[in-house]
Amino acid sequence: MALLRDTDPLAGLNPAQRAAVEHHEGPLLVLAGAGSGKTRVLTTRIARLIRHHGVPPREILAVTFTNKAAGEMRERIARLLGEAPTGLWAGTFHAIGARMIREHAAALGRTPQFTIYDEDDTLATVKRVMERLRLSPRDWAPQALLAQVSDAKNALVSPAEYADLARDPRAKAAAAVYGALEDALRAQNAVTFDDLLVLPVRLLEADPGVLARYRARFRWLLVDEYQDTNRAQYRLVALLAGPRGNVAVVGDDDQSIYGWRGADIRNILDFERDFPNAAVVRLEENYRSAPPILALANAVIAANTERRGKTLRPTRTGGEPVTLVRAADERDEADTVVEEMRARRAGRDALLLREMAVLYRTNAQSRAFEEALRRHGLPYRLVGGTRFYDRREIRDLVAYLKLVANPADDEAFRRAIAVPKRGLGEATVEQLAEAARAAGVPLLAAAARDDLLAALAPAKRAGLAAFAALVDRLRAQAAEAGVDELLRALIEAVGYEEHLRAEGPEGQDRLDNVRELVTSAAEVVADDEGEVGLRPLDHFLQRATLVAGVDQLDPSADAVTLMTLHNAKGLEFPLVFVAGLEDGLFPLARAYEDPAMLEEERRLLYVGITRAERTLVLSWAEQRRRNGELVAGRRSSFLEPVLDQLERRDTMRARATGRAAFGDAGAARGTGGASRWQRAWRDAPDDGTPAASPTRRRPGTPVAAWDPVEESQDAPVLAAGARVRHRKFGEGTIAELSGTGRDAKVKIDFDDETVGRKTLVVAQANLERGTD
DNA sequence: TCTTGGAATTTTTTT
DNA sequence: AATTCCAAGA
Repeated sequence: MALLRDTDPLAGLNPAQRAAVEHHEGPLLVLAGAGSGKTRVLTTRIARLIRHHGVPPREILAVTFTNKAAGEMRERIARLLGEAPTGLWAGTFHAIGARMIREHAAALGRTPQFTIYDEDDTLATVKRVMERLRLSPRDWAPQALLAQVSDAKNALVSPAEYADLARDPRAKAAAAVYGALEDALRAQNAVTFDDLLVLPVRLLEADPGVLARYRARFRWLLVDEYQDTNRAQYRLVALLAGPRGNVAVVGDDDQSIYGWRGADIRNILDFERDFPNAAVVRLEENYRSAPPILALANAVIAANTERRGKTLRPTRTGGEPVTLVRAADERDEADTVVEEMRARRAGRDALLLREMAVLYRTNAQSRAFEEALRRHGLPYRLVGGTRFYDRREIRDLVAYLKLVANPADDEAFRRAIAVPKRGLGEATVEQLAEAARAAGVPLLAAAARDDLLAALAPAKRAGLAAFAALVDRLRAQAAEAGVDELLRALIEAVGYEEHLRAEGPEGQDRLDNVRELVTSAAEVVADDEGEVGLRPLDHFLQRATLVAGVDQLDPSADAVTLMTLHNAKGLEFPLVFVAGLEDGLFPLARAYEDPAMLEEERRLLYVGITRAERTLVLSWAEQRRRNGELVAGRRSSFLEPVLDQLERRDTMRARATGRAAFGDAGAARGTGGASRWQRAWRDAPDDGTPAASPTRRRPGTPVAAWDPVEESQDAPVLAAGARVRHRKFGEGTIAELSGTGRDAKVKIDFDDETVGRKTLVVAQANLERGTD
């Protein structure tokens, strides 16, 4: 049997999976429920195309939702084939779009070195464009106009069409911005995220020759997470597939959660209409979750009307009931979750920390969990939130690199010239911009042209010339040096380290990040997967813009994962907590205005529930701080129809404070066997010290069944004054804490005087509890 | 040109 | 709560 399994990739597949894998030519829709083995189907199908049908890998295009998923897919195919599938294109729509644009840059009014503008860059350009159009940001919020333009792009509405359709003043303003933005982007040799989808569509629509070549090239298409494709993505797929396309799409309408960014659930609901004679395969056997979890998922999603309808069947057995926890506030909620993690970490069915995840609706909710985990000394990794590449110091340096790669990038010019301060402020740049506009050249080019700058003071002219010369010098170096070397040269040339040091203690953190940037730049050269015309610098910059939060997840680290429900798509964990199940938060208040939105929120909960393999814990808080304001919460209405499936528990604090106010007495009296819960979920301390200190307990809170015995054995206490041990530096006392998440740092005075005071990154330091 | 302090303002999710 | 924006002063 084992032998067969090794040699025959089809072994071990159920009949439906097998049908999807064996389907040969023509369109195929795989309706794959959560945890039904769709990744396996996709990879096996590709392997079979290559081996069984003799399809050359270079004729296959596989679209995944994250870059990480693309990498994993390659690996799995390589394992099935025994060799790497060279020539296969696998990546996100955005990465694939970037590649197509690069191959046909000239036709799209760009060079292959075009810059990809992120949200911030695009917004800055919009503001500049609005100024020129004399549109006040007070009348029209730039963000709002950009959002409208973005919607238009994703719906494949051109500037001209949009202008024609614009009736009200707001739409007219957006139309004006749209048109001017397109001109600015072209002049700056830049594209937006949306353009990565739209421009390839325009390219294929405009040039039958190019279309024919791509169709010949990609005779086999596979699209994962098809339910989250928007109009532009759909059109791209349809164009590439052609009339008799071999397009296999995999998706689950119940997991469509990106409607707010233009994803159209109809793409999957109407697949058979768009691709007549499509084969349809349904995968409804779930290999992931225990039956109680699956039953809950089915019951929750049954309330939606806009769905094809399907019921997941469990293949696993056993499992414990799903728990719903009522907490007093977000801090109580987080403490309770962390206590539960610690309990689950020990004992017979002990789990690793990396097998646990906390999922929440909004990024802001991560904070309470970060703090609780730090208090209890558990390592964690945070997905999303502020990306590494969004940090100020990283953006500063990347701006220089962008300017080196793309001299027309005026946004990068403005950012780069401003840091470090070199006596060339906004006023000077505006004068320069004036001259550049008159001459019709980019800012950098204008800065180098003394003849254009007659209106400026001699000192400013010299400064601008020096800056332009600096960028030129770096460009010369970029031709032969690696990106890391280029970065080092850049940091040296502009004195960036000194600049950061001058900022004081905070600068040290930023300096650490800069070092990390240099390190990551050194790795870039190795893996460009043979994309033509992509220099290391371009590759590095593209990656810096297109990396997603989950792409950076280090699977080897043993740490709890914190992330939004959106980021959790496609992942699974033995133990999952879904937090913040309150009306107004999950579902969000706005969703009540629109039934479609409410259904999307419900699908989001469905996604969250189905991430869990063994154990699922839901939680909500009676009070929560939002935007600095304390708001009362009510249990999410999504739970109403499924309460009978939930084992309800209250935290100590919720039991103490909640009964009078909410009278939910029944909740606390769950069924028997609650001893472990009661022990693990005793009252948590209010301050940062886990040491028992009854005197610090909040008034009104009863004295808990305090059990000092099972307090941490080796998890360090992270608080000023606490004793910790470091593997290399020995024991010491914590002097100071700073930062959160990946940034969490501790200053420690080590006993060994030759070591002295050191600043360490908590996530990396691997500290242990010290002796007092 | 740059700093500073007070006011204003947070869209919820992401490539 | 936390970040960003803006006006006035150095």
